[in-house]
Amino acid sequence: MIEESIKKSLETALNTLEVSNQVIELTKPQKKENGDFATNIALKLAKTLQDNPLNIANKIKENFKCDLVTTIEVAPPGFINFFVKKDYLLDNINTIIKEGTKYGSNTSGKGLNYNIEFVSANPTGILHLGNARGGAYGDSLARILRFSGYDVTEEYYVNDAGVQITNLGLSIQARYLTLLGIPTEIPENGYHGPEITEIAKDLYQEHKDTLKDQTLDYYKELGTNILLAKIKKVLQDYRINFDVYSSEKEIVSKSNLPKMIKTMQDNGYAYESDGATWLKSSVLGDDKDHVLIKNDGSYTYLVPDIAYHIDKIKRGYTNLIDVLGTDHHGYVARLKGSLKALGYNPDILDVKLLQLVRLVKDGIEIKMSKRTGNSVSLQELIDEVGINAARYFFSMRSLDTQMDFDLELAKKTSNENPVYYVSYAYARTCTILNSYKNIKNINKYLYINDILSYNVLEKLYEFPSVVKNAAEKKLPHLITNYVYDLASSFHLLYSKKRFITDNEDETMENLNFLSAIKITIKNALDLIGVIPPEKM
RNA sequence: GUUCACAUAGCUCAAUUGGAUAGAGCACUUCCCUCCGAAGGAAGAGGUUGCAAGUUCGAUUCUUGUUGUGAACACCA
Repeated sequence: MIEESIKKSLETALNTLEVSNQVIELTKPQKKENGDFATNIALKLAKTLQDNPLNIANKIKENFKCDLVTTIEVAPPGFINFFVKKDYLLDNINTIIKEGTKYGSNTSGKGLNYNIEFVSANPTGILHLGNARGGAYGDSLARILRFSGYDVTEEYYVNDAGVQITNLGLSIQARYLTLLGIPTEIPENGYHGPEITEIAKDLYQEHKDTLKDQTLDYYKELGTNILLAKIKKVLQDYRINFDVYSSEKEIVSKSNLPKMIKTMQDNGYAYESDGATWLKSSVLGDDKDHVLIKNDGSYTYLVPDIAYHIDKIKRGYTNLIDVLGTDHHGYVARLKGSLKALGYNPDILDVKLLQLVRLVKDGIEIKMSKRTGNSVSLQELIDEVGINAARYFFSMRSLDTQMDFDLELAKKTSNENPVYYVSYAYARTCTILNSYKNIKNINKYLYINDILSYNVLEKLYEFPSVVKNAAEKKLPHLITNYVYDLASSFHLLYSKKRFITDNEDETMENLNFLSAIKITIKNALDLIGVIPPEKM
């Protein structure tokens, strides 16, 4: 790695200034005239050395020796810019081809062990747009972390116990009985979605009136199973495959909840008052205390949720990530507080909050689905714009923007639509490559030496560090931005350069170059769950 | 009222987490197909980064205040 060489040489130069153990930042300047790489180390040292940054930079320059660097410049206010030989960019073509689907992967996360919990929608209905965004984020993050060497489990927490499931059972039962001519009301907090009616209809079709006297538990379990199966199916279509589905019911039955609460009391973070047991969350970073055991003896939702997080820790995960809607933000302090109350470090839990999504068509927000009258579902979105566009669009924005999902844009087949733009770049590489059967390996690249090619090569070279950065910052949209830039630099090159020439050797070099571009685009898109077509 | 987010070009969003002249796409004004896919490319114009202080060599980024927007504030989950 060329960066390593420069950094090492810098360290040597710094030793002569009698400073050591400095963290050296080597960045790629935005402007070409500021070199291929640059460091701000002189600016950082100004204070400790009590000297003018420019003086320091010049001293470093004098003592700097590295064969790969052709020119070294000092620029005000104290940057040191390095211009290097371009060989490393050309050599990288063969590295990319050799590594193939692994190009861009790195080992920065080795030994780190993450559990990412996301979507986790109650099995009382179908997935909506918020789940779609959270799902895209969670899954892309998992892919990026894995590509960076982390050990990752993708997990879905199924709330298959509690009041909401009872209401689901009652709702299905009511719809079914009504079909039998026994008018039955859906409970106050019941579910009215068309999918509930559908389940009842199917029951009637298959069993006629023979289920009339079934218990509520029957409907609860039946509804949970059917809806969970539907959710799993959509998620699979959406290219999310969870490693683990955790059941609330199971967690509750295998956890010792009274003991857990006792521990909190022993630690001084829980107390009894008004016949209820409270979590002293006000001293744990929350704005007020919250009830754990109601005065009728039953648990609030918080207790199984805490038990679930403890369960994850006990399963050996050292880092927990929860992806939640911003409407759950109040929950974060309670959950972290309860981890502390049980003697765990709350920092092992990192909660990612995602802002709401607005669906927009022709500049106007769509609030309701025309078909169902309810909020638009993930399935409908996929049907409308396709899986690639859905995954790409959600991965385009950082989580903290209240994003607009532009339906018309996602469907457009022009450069206005980033999914098409990137896919088109990929298809262009395929078209040329597919017309050649035998592409020879190149040892030394001799013909590629124009600025536009170097721009593309630099983007290709950047990819592994982009992946690493996206993993560390947990920001999948950095990948999306990257692949767009790469596509853009390639489109520009494509419009100026002919890849197939009269010179056989030159053509072979270009074809290897194209392979490298193709591989990199594909690998990047894979990280956000997009599969580009070879032909469009 | 309290808490948590967010505020960047007319619109939708970036900005290597404190770096050099804040960047893309759309829309607007021009231009480029005899040629591997024009589903593409080039040029122009567009900004007091909501506002005001502070921290320092340097702030869109960090602190505080302020305005606006969204969300949450049950012995519901």
